[in-house]
Amino acid sequence: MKGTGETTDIVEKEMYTFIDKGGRSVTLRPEGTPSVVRACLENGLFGQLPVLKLSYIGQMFRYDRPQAGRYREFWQIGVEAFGSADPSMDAEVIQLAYQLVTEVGLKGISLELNSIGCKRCRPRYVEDLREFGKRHVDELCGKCVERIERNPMRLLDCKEERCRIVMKEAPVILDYLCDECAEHFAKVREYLDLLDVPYAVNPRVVRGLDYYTRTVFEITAEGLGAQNAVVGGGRYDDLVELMGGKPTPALGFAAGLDRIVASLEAQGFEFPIDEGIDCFIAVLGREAKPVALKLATSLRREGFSVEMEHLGRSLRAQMKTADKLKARFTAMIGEDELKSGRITLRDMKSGEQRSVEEGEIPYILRRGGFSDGADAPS
RNA sequence: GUGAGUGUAGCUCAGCAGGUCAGAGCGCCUGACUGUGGAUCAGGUGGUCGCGGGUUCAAGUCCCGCCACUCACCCCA
Repeated sequence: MKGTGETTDIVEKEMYTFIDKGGRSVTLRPEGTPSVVRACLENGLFGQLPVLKLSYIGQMFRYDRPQAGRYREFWQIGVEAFGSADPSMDAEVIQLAYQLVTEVGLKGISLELNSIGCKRCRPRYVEDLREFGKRHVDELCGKCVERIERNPMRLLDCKEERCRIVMKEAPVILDYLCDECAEHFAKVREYLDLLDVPYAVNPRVVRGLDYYTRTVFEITAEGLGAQNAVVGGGRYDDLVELMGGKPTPALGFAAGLDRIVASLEAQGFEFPIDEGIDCFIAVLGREAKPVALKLATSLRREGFSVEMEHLGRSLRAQMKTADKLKARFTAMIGEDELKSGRITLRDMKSGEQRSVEEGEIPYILRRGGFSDGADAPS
């Protein structure tokens, strides 16, 4: 938790912690970045390439109260880029995040951008913010009064109406950036314009994690009410060093997979529907069972999705099941077939039915219908 | 962490002021249609009414506790 920050909500109230069978206190990771940094440190990945870019996908856990678009176990797609402090890398990473959410089909997207300075210029700002908070103590909510001492930056994203009104007059971080940070931020914006990535500068975006420096951003999508953040990220130039590595500038983002899906659903996105199976094998009588089982297996080995009857029900019932499974074809094996050595295959869409050699079936399935036999082996 | 709501058949839910209230629709099974689906009709299967206490002659139905889930706040993915 060293990386995430002591006064963040994640650490203060969302840690998924429990005692395991060995009596150890275990905490499930609430986010990915520190783990990635640790893994890179432990395995010596830094230094293998001048710029190291990584991506991952995995579950994260936060002990929140679940609700629409927020789960205690959720999936994140993470992207991290190490090794360059150049604004071009910021632009590259932000553009990737933007492309991800747009390509997936999300609507009502907005990208909010800010810079929260570095360890040289931020302290001055935090101090002024603290002073500002002290002057308005009696106008702020209880939470914010605590924040004045513990973490003044958090005053900025309080959702309480009265706090928001007060904070409108608060000093803005962008006015405090040192020359280097200001220059960096200007370049990031310039590059984003170059790449046609639309964004809005929002000095209120400070992010919930302590390790960020300079660039921070958040992407929201409409549909889930207050749970509208689908991507969050930023630069963290001091984290690697903080965790025991050589000073390494870096930035990254995390995209909430479940939340993106939930947002898409809320937006009425049509997900590709279940296409059904290739073939259902109807079985009539005990003698037919082994033949059906072999056929099912050989078709599966060819890559087809196949189901067969295991309950010994009437053909009628089996056909109903085939229909329900949206089987493209139904193969029937009963007394007649066992006698003739052929198999009755029914095209469930057209209703056409033919007696075929077992060897022909894969060709017919692949073709999606009966042909006139021109290219089937005879 | 704060507040609100819900938990009755596989699923979606109805059960009005405590006494045939254990139901409906869908699904599933069987048959009408002896080896043939998507429609219709008939019959049937199916529930410790979240768990544990309490009140009462009698409790899904009232009270208390617990658990789970949902929603909102906070915050975030």
